[in-house]
Amino acid sequence: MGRWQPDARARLQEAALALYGERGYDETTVAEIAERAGLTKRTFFRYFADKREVLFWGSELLEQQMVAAIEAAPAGASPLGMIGAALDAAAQRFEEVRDFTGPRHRIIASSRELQERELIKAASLSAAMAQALRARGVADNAATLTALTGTTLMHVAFEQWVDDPQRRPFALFAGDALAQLRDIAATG
Amino acid sequence: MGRWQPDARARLQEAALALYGERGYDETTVAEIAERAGLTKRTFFRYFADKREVLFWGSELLEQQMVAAIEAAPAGASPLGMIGAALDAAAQRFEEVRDFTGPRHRIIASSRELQERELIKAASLSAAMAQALRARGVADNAATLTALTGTTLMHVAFEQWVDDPQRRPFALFAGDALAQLRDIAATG
DNA sequence: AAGGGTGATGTCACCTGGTGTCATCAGACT
DNA sequence: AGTCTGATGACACCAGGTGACATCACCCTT
Repeated sequence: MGRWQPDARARLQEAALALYGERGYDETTVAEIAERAGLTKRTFFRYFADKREVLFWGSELLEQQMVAAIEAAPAGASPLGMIGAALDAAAQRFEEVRDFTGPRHRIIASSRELQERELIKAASLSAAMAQALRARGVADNAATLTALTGTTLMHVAFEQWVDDPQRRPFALFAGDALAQLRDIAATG
Repeated sequence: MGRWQPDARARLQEAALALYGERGYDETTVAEIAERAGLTKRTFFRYFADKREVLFWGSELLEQQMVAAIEAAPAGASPLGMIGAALDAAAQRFEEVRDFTGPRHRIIASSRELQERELIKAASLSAAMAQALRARGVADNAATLTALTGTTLMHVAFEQWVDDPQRRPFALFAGDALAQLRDIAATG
């Protein structure tokens, strides 16, 4: 056994999730999180850029998987078809982490600071998907618009999925959202 | 003349815009803004909730005008038609403040904190428009999805409008974005 | 076995954003 | 003249965040 307990990062994440849940985000101090993890405030900031980021570690993975799905979409797929592929990838990831997602989502919903951070993560995802769409030959503006629309679809589907007492699959809600978007765009 | 210079809020806004532009957001201190306005740090925080908010004063006005446009849309208008009306209202407001918009937008683009704040303002706008759509009889989910889509359209159009050397009207870009969205939704 | 890296952590000092509390004082009102 | 009021200043304080340096178990080399 080494000098230090292993998995400092994971311990900090667990401590933060627990404390944010028990006492609220604003009422929790970084020093308290660190103490619960057996570390110091300084070490917390070596692993996470700020007090918010501890809840968003791993969000790059979702982004990478959705981008990869766009890159791997069949030739000749429409822009919205490629977004559909990205949403399928998101569905898979969400189902994997389903049990962590609910509590985490409630914590984020309780704090404006955390909502801001989540929104900029979504913006980053949109930008990455837009880039991937351009690489697949989608025109500049259309890529931006399609990627933003894809993020909107994901958001709407996520909100329904995370609160669904029947725990139906994410893909179901994503499909509904896409169909509804088509309906809205056509009926106008 | 009173004991204090009038328009403390406006002076703080001007000082902040100038300093954020000259030296950058991160390198500017609230104490410096206050000093430039002839006030103290404590007074700054009486007018603005935080260092970011000073750039977003008045954003409720845009929200109110877009909501009012939805409320005033002709009976029988489609959801996307009501969003079109809201975008027309936004166009009017944007043209009014065009000269302030460019510098302000560049400052926001230079700071992650400020981008986060702008994103949550957009989210607030989406929520308000969704509520207005529901009040006009649009179904719950469709209202959310339509409002988010409207915000996306506004964002895309805004980015093109603010950087347009020919200074063409916002409504032009908004119309293009809407047409492009219809195309994307249909082709897929 | 001795000795010198190495890397994760601790310690400490410091800055800044943000807030609570109380004092101050010009002008309005009585 | 006396009092009230509202905007501001002064001051102390907390928490997030950072830079600089010390510490020390482990590993590697000789």
